Amino acid sequence: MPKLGMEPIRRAALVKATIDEIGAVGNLDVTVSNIARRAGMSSALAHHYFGGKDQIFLAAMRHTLRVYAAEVRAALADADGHKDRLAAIIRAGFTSSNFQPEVIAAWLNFYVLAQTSEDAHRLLRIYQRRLHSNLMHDLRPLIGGRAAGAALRIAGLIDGLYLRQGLARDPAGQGATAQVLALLHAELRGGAQ
Amino acid sequence: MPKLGMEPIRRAALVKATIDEIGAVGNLDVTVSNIARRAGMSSALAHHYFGGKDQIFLAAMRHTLRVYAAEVRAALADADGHKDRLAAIIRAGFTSSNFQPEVIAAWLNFYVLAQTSEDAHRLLRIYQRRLHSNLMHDLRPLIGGRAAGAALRIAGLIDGLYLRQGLARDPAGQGATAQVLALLHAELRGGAQ
DNA sequence: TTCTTTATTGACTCGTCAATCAAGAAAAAC
DNA sequence: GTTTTTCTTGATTGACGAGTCAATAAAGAA
Repeated sequence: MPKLGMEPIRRAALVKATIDEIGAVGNLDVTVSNIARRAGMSSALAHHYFGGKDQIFLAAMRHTLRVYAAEVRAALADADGHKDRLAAIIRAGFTSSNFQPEVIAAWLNFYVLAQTSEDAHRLLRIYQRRLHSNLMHDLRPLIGGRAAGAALRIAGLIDGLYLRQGLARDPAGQGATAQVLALLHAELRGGAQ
Repeated sequence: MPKLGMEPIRRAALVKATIDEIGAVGNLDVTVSNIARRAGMSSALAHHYFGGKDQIFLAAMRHTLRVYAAEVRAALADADGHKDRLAAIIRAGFTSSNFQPEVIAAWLNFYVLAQTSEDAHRLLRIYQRRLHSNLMHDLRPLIGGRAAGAALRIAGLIDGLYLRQGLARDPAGQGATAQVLALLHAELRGGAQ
């Protein structure tokens, strides 16, 4: 009983199923059949709507980035003043939703994919540039010329500590946030020149 | 004409071929046949000496870590004083040899592997602990109680900036080293508390 | 010399998976 | 009511890959 307008529903279901499946398997060795089964349809339909495996992966990556961007936006909406906004950006990277196993798996595998897929690399650059520009926007008024270096270090520390915490067997633990916030305060105090 | 004592030679050739092949392909979707061909032997021989694909990967990971550890040791041998030694540890992580495409690919894929393979996870922990303990050894005499946090931040920044620089299309660029050194100086000056 | 150990491979098995296709079924258009 | 469009799948194809095995060959031991 084919309802019309199924395309967006099917695509969304496939994207979610892809991320879940990558999270369950841990790498990109996931089959279109398993993704499709998880999304409640045949593998032929997945091919019909996405054309191929690569495009399914890219759609999943776009979705992951979109979710993260939305979280940052929401956190910024509740923040007041440059310093508060910077702290909000940092905290948004370490919320528990970012540490769901399937989200961690998605990020790690997208890093791998970015080595060989131009599209994946482009998407990752968008994330990096957005983070950098968000940081700069509030760092510049506070520390002027030292903002550029500080933004590089803060962004790098966010990525590095996310990587470490994501790979730790311990599911919880918000020590990473505190470390990045400590760096932020040092930068604001003029620590690194 | 089978010479005796081929095992260590074959194993070393396979490990090197594995890293090269992962670098060429960009991910762990490499076939035992291709690795073996690159190493100049049949795939059956690779299975004979390693037992299976997983063990070949682990051997490659061990080798990558061993090379890195040797570089750090060599850099430390030429360094004098706590401050100099800390700088040497940081620089060792960003030498050009660490940015060979096959080395970058190895690291990224080992991160992915560490999610699901207990052995890979264990090896990664060894790397992390060694780095942390190296940093602590020279930080503690300099800044005492603040060493623990500083070591976390420096190690995190090394990982994060390596990730970023490794994924950048630009092959050269040693800006990352400077950023970590800047953080080091800030920590020594008592910037982050 | 005969036996055992080490080295080596081609051929084969068994499984998996991406992608295609023809065909069916329901809604909408005409 | 017929045609067209959208949705859907089972079955199939074609390819590839991990791991096994029997067989060959040389070196050393007995």
